[in-house]
Amino acid sequence: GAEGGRLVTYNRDENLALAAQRSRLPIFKCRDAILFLVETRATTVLVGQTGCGKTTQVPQYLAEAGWCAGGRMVACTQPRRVAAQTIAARVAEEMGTPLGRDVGYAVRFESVCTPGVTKIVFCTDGVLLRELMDDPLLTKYGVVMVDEAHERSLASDALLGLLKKIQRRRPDLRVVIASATIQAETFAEFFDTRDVPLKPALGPAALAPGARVPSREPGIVSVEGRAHSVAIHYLAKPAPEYVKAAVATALDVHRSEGPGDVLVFLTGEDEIEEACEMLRDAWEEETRAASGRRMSGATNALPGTTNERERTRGEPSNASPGIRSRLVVCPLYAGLPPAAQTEAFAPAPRYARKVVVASNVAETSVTIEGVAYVIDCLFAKKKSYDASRGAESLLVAPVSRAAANQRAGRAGRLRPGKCFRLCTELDFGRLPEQETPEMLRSDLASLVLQLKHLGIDNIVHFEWLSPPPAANMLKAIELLYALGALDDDAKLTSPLGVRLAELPLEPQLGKALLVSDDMGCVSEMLTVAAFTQVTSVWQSARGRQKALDEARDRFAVAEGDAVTFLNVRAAWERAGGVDGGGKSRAFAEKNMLSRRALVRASDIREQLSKHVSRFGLNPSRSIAPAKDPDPVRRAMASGFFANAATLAPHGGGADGCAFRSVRGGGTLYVHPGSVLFRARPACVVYVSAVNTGKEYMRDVTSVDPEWLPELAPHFYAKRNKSGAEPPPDAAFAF
DNA sequence: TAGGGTTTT
Repeated sequence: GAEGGRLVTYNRDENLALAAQRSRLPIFKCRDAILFLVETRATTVLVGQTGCGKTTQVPQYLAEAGWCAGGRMVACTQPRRVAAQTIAARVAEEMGTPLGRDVGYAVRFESVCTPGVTKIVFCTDGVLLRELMDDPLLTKYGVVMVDEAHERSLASDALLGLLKKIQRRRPDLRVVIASATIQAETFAEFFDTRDVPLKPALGPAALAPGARVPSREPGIVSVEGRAHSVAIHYLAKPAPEYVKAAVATALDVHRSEGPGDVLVFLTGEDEIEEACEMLRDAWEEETRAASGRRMSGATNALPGTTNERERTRGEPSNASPGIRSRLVVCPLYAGLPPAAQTEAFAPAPRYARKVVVASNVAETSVTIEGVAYVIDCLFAKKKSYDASRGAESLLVAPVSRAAANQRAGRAGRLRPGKCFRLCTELDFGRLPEQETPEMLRSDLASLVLQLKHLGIDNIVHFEWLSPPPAANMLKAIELLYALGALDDDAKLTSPLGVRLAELPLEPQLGKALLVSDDMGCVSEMLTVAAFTQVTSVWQSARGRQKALDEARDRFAVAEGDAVTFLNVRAAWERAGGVDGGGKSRAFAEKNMLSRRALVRASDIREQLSKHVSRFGLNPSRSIAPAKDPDPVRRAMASGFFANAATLAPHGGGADGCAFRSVRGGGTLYVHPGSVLFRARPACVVYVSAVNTGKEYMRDVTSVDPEWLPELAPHFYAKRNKSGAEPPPDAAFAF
């Protein structure tokens, strides 16, 4: 039929079962309270514990109560695309309709909705933020529910600020914010606009005659969850080496605790793989030693950590398991090849216990069934942003108590569980209560551009949930001015600024793509832009550095990573590309390339291609980079002129190939993953700099230093005479 | 000489 040929059979019993399940969810008792608040208040804050059913039920309640009248929809935003897709599928099933008809979803590259028919749409917060550019008052929606708002992602914080603005023009719009307890007051206070006058309603957003103006004092509903209790255990004294402590604790759990899988939180690939090896080796040795002792009649005296640990709650008496069960050890992190990830999700074989050693992916992004024990090192790699250097850092830091509680909750999904925190209870109390919102530790250039596009010229007076540091804001505006996206009055330029705002790319990369029209290499820059958007097209180097270096050298050119990407894509396309089946799969494997990354890069390239076509550029316009790589290099320099570095005098010294940042004078190094790692180009531009111990430049292109003042005269010519010259004062009059 | 936590448009 119209819905992709899927035949839907009405199954009365099945629907009865679903209806019964729905009414048994904890949130069902709050149905009327929620609907009353949404009816009478502009904003409702919903505090819903894990498993209460808020995400699947509330949109249905709203649709049932008539919030989709007049062809409007209920939107429910999610921070992650998989969540939007799977929740939509679940709700469609509950409503007995095919996915994409009454219930749909919208994520990047994929919208499964039927315009005019779909009532409930689950989308990523990023998609809804983008949608504002076409429909600044979100007129398609009667209610917007922002789910997981406590995570404080950049997109959801921005969305909440904008929704507050929209509410002043749309008294008919309702906002529901679903959040964890500790953040509820923050949201309720932010949306309390009792003293703020409404603005005149615009066009179709006007309130229907006779409709009631809602109170602008937010309502709060709290719904108990269905998670099981998790007993928390702390160390009696600090453990300085948390990887070792985590391994010892996991073995201890395996030796002495009842059934249930173990989830260990560590910070990154290296730690995770190291811990997995230690676990496998230790358990193998212990099993061997135990069988030896049994032969000689020795007691079961194994090195343990039990005595070092303070038991904070009544401990069930676990008879030591008589059978030494098998231990299945699985690493889990986002960069792991998909096949290996599947193992971590597969149930453990009978009589075996599974230990999943995971990064932060397991905190919110994925759920592993069967976990009853969590071991938490209480650290994570965290991103921060230093505006003065225009660089990001990715360093290990302690997590917040809120994050630790989220991690602990992973042990209580099926039955009461236990969480072992690898710190003392006193030290735990000293951790920050919550994570720093992403808004406060991000490069804001792209967001400022989007806000300008929405007509928000006075960025400083924008009502931020957490106002970002002034230095970060200034840096973003300075960059946008230098790129020509903002004029002397800090207004968005047209067409350049408008186009940069519409492109789903960082503005520097967007600029490089747009100027490629002048250089005649649009097709090439589409490829380069797409390739820089994926984590890495190369497979993880771990344990196979030599093979990876050799593979990369087959494509590498002296001009750097951008031109190398063109070689990779050309070869991948010759092998069949996305639709190449086994041939392109074999190509990727042979050349240590990640098929997943290549496919995603192709999707991004296609999307960017549509955007530039709309701007009137010819996406097929191409040069022959093998004959002349300079147009691509010049395009990169036109976008990334602010990210330039020159080889330091004696740059090839003991600490590697040092470069001096043209902007701040700081020392930079070429990332070992770059094809220019061993090269010594006099001058380079880079797409990003990340400090992971040293400051590394990623996606590096060698450029002629003469090009920089030529391609960015306003940025360079003045700067050379008088050092760091800021843009005219007018640019700061935002 | 030596390395990428996690999302998303």
